[in-house]
Amino acid sequence: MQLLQAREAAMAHFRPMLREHGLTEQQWRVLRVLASEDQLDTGELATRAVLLAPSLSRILQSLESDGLITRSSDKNDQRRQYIQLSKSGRKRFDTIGPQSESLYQSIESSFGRDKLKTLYELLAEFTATTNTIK
Amino acid sequence: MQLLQAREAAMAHFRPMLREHGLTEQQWRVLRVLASEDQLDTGELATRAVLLAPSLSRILQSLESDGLITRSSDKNDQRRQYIQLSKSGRKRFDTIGPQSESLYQSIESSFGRDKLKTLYELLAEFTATTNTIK
DNA sequence: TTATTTAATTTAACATGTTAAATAATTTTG
DNA sequence: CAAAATTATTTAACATGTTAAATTAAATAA
Repeated sequence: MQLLQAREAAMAHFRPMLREHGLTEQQWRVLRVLASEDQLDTGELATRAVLLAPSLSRILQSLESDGLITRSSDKNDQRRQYIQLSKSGRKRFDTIGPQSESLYQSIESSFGRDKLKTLYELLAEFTATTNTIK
Repeated sequence: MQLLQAREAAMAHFRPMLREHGLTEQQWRVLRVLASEDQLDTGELATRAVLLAPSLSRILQSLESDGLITRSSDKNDQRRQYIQLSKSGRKRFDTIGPQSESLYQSIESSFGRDKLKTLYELLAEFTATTNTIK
């Protein structure tokens, strides 16, 4: 599957850097989503970080024990909980963010900004179409 | 990552069918590659099925214990081994193959043959470019 | 030739992916 | 309102992803 190879090619650039900071790619996705939202229930967080609930559950446990996130429960619905970045989590994000951006830029400039944009649009359309089949 | 979502959207259609046949998507990738080659050493097999050596090693163990593949060692290099589909493995492939094709066709016809072709080309180019950075 | 280095696979350890089942809280029904 | 159905999250079990280390065989150097 071309999708798999493309993703692997991209992530190969990011994983070593994340590893230096003690994060997996999935943990990083979670921090990145939280950094742009302040408050998110786990359902939304799972959707945006493209993670299944069981995976997210485990990841939140590890992020919490590392002190990168905090939880607070919804007063109207005790089942729901909200997740937010801790100060330490924010600091970690601020450190890694620029390095991640830099790697992204190097890919973008090699492949071409326009082509990358086209690729993104096609992928988004593919996902939307495929998700509505059957 | 758009790549992740696109892949997830696609695989969601295949996984249930594969599951009915008792295979994971990775095991299916291995069978598919073997079906088109007859003889492959594990290095080549890993590359073509987009799997890391440790994953492939475990997958081959399970496929072997299910009787779907057989192994034979290289006479010139005792480290190398060749993998091939067993009769049972061929039969399994012949059963699943058409169903997989059918699902693929439904995606292709929904998304559009031409656009899908364009997407593949862009992905291949993206992978090639990204793999040669740094 | 033997010690060293390189190469192919596997094992180990831990994180995540996937599905099913369990928990717990909320909403809907009768 | 109480039982049943639904929803959010976690736990369980097993397969795979990822990195490092261990094994074993082959190639190379001294």
